[in-house]
Amino acid sequence: MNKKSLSVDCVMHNLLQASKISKRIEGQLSIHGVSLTEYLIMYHLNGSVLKTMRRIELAERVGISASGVTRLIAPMEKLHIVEKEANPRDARQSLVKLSETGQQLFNDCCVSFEDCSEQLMGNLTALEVEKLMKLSAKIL
Amino acid sequence: MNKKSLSVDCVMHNLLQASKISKRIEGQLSIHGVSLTEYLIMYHLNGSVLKTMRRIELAERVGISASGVTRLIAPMEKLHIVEKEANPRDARQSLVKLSETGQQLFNDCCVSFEDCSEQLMGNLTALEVEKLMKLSAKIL
DNA sequence: GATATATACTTGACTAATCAAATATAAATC
DNA sequence: GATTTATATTTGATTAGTCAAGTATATATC
Repeated sequence: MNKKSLSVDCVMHNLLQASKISKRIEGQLSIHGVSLTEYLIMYHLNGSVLKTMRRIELAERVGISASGVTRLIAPMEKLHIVEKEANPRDARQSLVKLSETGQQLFNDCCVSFEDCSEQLMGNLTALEVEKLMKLSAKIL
Repeated sequence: MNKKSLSVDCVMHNLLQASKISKRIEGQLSIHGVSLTEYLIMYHLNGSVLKTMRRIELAERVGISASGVTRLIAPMEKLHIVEKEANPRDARQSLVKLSETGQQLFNDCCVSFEDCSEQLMGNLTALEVEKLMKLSAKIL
C-alpha cells in the first residue's frame, strides 16, 4: 500500500479511535457528574503551579475555543469547583483557579479516569504505550 | 513512569491530537462546503459494495448515534448527494445510497482529504504509520 | 502623550450532536 | 396465530460547542 492511502487509513483510524476513547471515559466520569471537558479543565488546572491558569491557555490545552472556555467555566464557578481571580498585572485577564472543592472532585474523578485509561491500554505493554505516543507525536 | 500514568498521558495525548487532526481536515473539506462527518458518510458509502448502507451501520462506522445520522443525511438528501432506498426484505430499514452527484463530490473532497492526511503524516515513514496504526488498534 | 493595533475575554445567534420517547416493523415464543 | 420482545428509524427537547462581533485593556508607533 502506498503512503497516501496509508495516511488516510491512519487518520480515519485515529478519529474513530478517539471518539471511542472519549465515549468510554465520558461514561466513567458521568458517575461523578463531570463531563470530559470539565475534567480536562480540572486536569490542567491541577497540573499548573498555582492551580491557576488564563482562559486562553486553558482553551489551547483542552482543544476548544476561548468562548467555549467561558461557557464551560460559568457553571463550574456556580458549583464552586473553580474561582475567578484577577491578574493585577493585566486587567484583561480573568484567571481560573481550582478551588478546594474542585480539588477534591478532581481527586475522585482522577481515580476513575486513571482506571479507565489503564483498561483502555490493557492490551499494550508500557513500552508499546511509549512507542505509540512517540509515533503519534510526530503527526503534524 | 508507571503504566497507569503512562496510560493517562497516552489517552490525553490521543484526544488532543485527534481534535487537532479533525480541525485541520475540516479546514480543507470546508473548501468543498462539506463537513468532516458528511465526508465520513460519503467515504463509507463509497467503500461499500453497492454504495449503499443501512443507517445504523453508518452510525457505527462514523462514530455517531442513529439520530445523528438521520439529521446529517436529511440536508444531504435535499442536495441530492445521497438517495433514500427501501429494503424490500425489511420495511424498517431506510437505506442510504451515494448518488452520482455525491460520487463526484466525494471524488473532489477525496483529493483534499488525501493531501491533508499525507501532510499530517509527513514526518513519519510508511513503516512508522503502519506501526502507529497497529499499536493504536490494540487500544480496547 | 495620542492614536493605532493587538490581546483577553464575553455575548448573541447558530449548529451539530445527544438522549429519551414514539412509531413501525420484524422475529421469537407461547 | 396472538403476544411479547427486539430492531430500525425519526422526532422533540436539550446541550456543548462554534463563529463573528462587541467591550475592555494593554502595547507599539508616530
